Amino acid sequence: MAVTISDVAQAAGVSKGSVSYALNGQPGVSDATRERILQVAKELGWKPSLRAKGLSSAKAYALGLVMARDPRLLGTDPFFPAFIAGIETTLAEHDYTLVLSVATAPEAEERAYRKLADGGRVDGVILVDVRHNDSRIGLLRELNLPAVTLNRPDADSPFPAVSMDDTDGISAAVEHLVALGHIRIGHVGGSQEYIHGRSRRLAWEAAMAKAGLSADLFAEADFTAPGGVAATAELLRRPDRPTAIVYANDLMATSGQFYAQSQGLNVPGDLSVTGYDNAEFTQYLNPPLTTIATDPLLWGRAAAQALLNQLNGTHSGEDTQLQAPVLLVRASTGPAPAQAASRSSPRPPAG
Amino acid sequence: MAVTISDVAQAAGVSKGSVSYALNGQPGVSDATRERILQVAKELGWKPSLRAKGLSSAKAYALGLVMARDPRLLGTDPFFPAFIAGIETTLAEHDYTLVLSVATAPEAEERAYRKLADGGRVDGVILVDVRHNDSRIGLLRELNLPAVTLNRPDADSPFPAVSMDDTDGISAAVEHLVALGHIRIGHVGGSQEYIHGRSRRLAWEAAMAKAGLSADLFAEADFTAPGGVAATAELLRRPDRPTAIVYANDLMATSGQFYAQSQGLNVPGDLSVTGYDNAEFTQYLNPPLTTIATDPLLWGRAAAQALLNQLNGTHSGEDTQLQAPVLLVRASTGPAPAQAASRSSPRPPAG
DNA sequence: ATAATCAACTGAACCGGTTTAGTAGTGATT
DNA sequence: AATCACTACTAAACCGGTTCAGTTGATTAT
Repeated sequence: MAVTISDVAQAAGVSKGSVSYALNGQPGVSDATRERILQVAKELGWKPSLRAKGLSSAKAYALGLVMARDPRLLGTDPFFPAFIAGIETTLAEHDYTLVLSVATAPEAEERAYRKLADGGRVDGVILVDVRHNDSRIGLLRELNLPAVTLNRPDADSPFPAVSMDDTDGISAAVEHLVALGHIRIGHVGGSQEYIHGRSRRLAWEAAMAKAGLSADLFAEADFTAPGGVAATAELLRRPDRPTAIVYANDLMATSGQFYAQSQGLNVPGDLSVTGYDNAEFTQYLNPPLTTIATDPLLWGRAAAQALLNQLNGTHSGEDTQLQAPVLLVRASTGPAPAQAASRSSPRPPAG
Repeated sequence: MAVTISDVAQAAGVSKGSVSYALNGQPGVSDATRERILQVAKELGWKPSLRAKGLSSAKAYALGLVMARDPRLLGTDPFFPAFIAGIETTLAEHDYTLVLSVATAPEAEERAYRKLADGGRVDGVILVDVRHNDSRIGLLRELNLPAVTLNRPDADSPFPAVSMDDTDGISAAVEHLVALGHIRIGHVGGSQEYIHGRSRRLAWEAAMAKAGLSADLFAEADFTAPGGVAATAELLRRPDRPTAIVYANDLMATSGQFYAQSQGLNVPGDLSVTGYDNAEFTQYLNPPLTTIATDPLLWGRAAAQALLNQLNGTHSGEDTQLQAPVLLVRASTGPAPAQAASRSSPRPPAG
């Protein structure tokens, strides 16, 4: 078996308690004794048992993250891996680990949170993909599980939030398109059930209003590639079809751009396209995608830090506001087609 | 505080021991008593404390996974999220959770494994991205940490492996290209430090040999998009430049295809391209990418199952062999350019 | 009738830490 | 010299389970 605190105590000729004090930097031992104990512990290669520590201090030394996604979609999102890496960089500095849960079916989600809470597997969770009137807020409150949310929920939430405002990124995209002469700028939104789906649509509407343009070219999709195709088709079928589309994520922008091209439209000649996330592959599309770059790594760091602060009581009480995302202009956006060109542009795709 | 086993014992009028026996389905209690205890436990809403359980049974009820990647690369790989989802589907059936660790720097990797092992945070780990002469095998043996490896290491390993042979997929790609009339089929490999980088190259060599072709158009890259560009450029600079390139993953194929197009080559007219992984976005490239589809979800399931079997001693001793990946033919591959066309094809890119 | 066996159950030890209460020893205070 | 305060330390309780060693009472064997 591994070396325990009793072994150290015996070898150092002191009691268990003294060893505990010495190792945790608490008062109650003289410097000389502390030195000796540390020395002995090191020699014996003592490593504290997380389990024992957890039992007596009623902590799990772990944070939880539940990803509730269709497994098909999981691999398509560049956000999570980098986000998780960000969480880890923070946790690595403290003595915490990350427990990851994947809920592939909606009903599995609640079960996942209960599983994390029940046995005391984690000390808190990071809530992502917050939804409109998110039922998980109540669930976590019921489970008495500390949490931080990514973006502030629209329902009343007692948990600190770590937010990255979509507005600036979307505004920048719309302004960029307006500057290129676009008037009919559409938006393919993600599911409006998600607050980031909503906030991006609202940001688009606000930016359009600010530019004095009407925001009626909206199609709701679900952040998936097929959804992007369907929503794009819907917008392109309209008589007042857009000359530019702002997508709520890269995957939809990618599939939307692909669809438009397959319908004979030139991107950006006939249709300008912007994405959101700056997935790496978007640089290698034809044309490379103009998109909005967030920093999931930083987001992960901040979320983990906020949760740790909350756990040890040093939480400021204020939400964390992250740096706004930035627009990366690439070749999928260009000048609005001239009026003449617009009239003679390829026929709208068949229904 | 939460309700403990003592509360249940008291409420049921029995000893702690009896409650434990009853709840774990062990002999030592009559059916009547067992019923009563279960009933009381249910009424009180008792949930076993994972920590206490872990301490007395010396188990962590968790498996570990260390992803050692540059954080920039993490988001680009569709493999991990689906793989993790697969692990989870298996773990959800048992009472285990997944502890995820991200090692962004090489030297952080060993630390990550030690961290998981030291406090007894996990009962075993799943080893991914196995390398040539992988030092982690020795490390895990030293740490006395059970493990399964994804693919069989080339060094001697005491751990069961869950393998998915690259050969069939790569062979299928090469055969497909040969059938299209290609003679000069190159390979852009992933880092040969990884055994899956090696095995894909070996599979390409074997398939070329089988077709009576020489396998000399090889360029090593590192599974990244920029690496794919560089390796593609290298191959295209050669006087005997390939008319088709088999890439070791989708990301390199994507950036390679993009680069070739940027050099004025037509894909697949001048150059056919195949990927590996079937990342979703590859369907929406222009042209859509011919690629090799693996099943990371299944792989995750199998790996978790193998590790759990090993932990409870029911491991068969044999490696798990997964179904071979399949070739998905899309538009990035086409007939080899005619000899004349080949001579008059766009000039090779400048150095 | 008595011993042996067995099922059903209890009490306590145990896992490896933390923490509280208490003890010894030292030095300062009056 | 007695009191007090304080430091350095120890012993033991505690966290919430599991498990071992008994104990009891009923059943079976002789």
